[in-house]
Amino acid sequence: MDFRDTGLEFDQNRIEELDQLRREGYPLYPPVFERKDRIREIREKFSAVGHERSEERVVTAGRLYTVRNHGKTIFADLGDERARIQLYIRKNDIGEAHFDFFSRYIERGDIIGIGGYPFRTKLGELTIWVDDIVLLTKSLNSLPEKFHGLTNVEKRYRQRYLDLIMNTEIRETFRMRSLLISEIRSYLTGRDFLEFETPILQPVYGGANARPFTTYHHCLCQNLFLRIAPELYLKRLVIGGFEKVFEIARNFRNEDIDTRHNPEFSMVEIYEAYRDYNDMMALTEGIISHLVHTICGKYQIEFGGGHLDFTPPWRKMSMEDAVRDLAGLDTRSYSLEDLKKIAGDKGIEGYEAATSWRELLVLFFEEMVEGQLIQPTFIYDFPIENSPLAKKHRSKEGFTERFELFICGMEIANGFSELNDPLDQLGRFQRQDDMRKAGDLEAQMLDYDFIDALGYGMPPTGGVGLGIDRLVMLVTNQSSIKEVILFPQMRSEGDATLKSSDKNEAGTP
RNA sequence: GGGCUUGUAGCUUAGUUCGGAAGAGCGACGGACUCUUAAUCCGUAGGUCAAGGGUUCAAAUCCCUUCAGGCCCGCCA
Repeated sequence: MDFRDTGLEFDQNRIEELDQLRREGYPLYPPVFERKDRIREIREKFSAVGHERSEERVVTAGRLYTVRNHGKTIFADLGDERARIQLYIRKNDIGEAHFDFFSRYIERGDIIGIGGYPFRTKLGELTIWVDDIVLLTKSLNSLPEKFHGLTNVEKRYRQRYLDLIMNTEIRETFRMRSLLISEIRSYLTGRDFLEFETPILQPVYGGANARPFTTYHHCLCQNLFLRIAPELYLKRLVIGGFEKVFEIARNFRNEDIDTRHNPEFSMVEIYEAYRDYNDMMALTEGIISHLVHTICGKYQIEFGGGHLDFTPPWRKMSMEDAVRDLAGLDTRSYSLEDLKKIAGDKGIEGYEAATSWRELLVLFFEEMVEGQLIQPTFIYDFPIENSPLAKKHRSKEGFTERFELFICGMEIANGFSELNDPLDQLGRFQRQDDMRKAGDLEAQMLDYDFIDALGYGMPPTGGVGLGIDRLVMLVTNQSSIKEVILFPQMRSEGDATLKSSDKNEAGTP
């Protein structure tokens, strides 16, 4: 096997060992190993074992993390998914041939199966007195340093498998991510919601304000967009008669990458007929407090050096009240011109184009209030200008029945009483489309099919979307989204020609 | 897009301030060792100092450009 021109840098010694084993007829890469015990179970079951070897034999498997060879005895540390245990291997016990085989061909990083008897060494370490060893997988790459491990952040993200091998606490973070998602699923399905999958490739994108990724379907001869949100398809399901639906959706937004944004991110979107935004706030509070309590065991958690308390009920404020009480600005008592002057004085950008005081309210909120919302806080009643998919407020002129949940200054959830008036929706879309054609790269497209669907009638419906990645950040106390996404998007490195010549020309308008 | 900052052996790194022969630990390789645990001891090999250019008698070190990261800010309602 020649891999000299592949860029692979396998350890030559290990390659040679492998060749030798093959020549000797050793069964390499066997298909199966009858593992009877997991290390964590062994540790629990034999926690009281003494210096005498246990009568009971265990059979387990895992990766070798360290090997300490003492000549005629070897100590080694074997690790599986959840735990590690020490191995004790003596020439006397396994015989000279077997012992030499181990010394010569089995090393740190290899995956082996073993059998033996638990006991405790004189230094008190629970250990397996090994009587049988099988090489299951020869590793051709040597592991990073045993003490410091892998700390290079870039390498950790690019070679996450190595990060997971070496930094086993990272596995805990992703275990919690997996648990969180399955808890969301069971919470909702336990309340009679149905989970569906809607198109990721969409001819018309919508449901959020964001730039999409564009691709091209050769047989259809048309551009398609990777969805920025599942919203408009899930509402079609409600129109179709499904009353409680949700999707755990990967969304794609063609925007910059930082500690809180990855181009693809996960969200759960939930719609329920005959409910409004108050019900959705209650549902959001119910789900998230349940998640925190289930995963962390309590409602109070630590995050970024501070404390968060998820004990319901959470604080609720209208956007107006939040700006008045937390920023000290009573927007109702000023004229539009005065508010623009205040915005200018505060160095707020983008206020010039505002045509109503409500748009300035949003700017003041974002600039002066968002960062203060550390404990879980619902902000409700958003200006109609910024909420093209939310129903007009039942009593507050110029506002919509929309809310967002903020935790640690981060937007965690966004929901509303869904706009189900087709003509109103058409008008809102037209305004978005005008803005898009005027150069707003994040304004929404006009989705005529969706309007048509609304024309058949959507019941009064409440909807909400929760950002899963950010929830995982909160419960795992991570300040960067890259720490909770297994394979975060990274710029390609190395051969620059790959970037240009492999480019899908048709797919890049 | 802006600011700060990082890149030295497979991994963890010293050396950069103030230019003067690229060092260490782990790992690898050879050897010793029957209760070690970051095992220990003896020996050996391993480097395009991210890449390119410049200044200089002399550059890992100073200057410029580029590449790939990290943190913060902007953008992302």
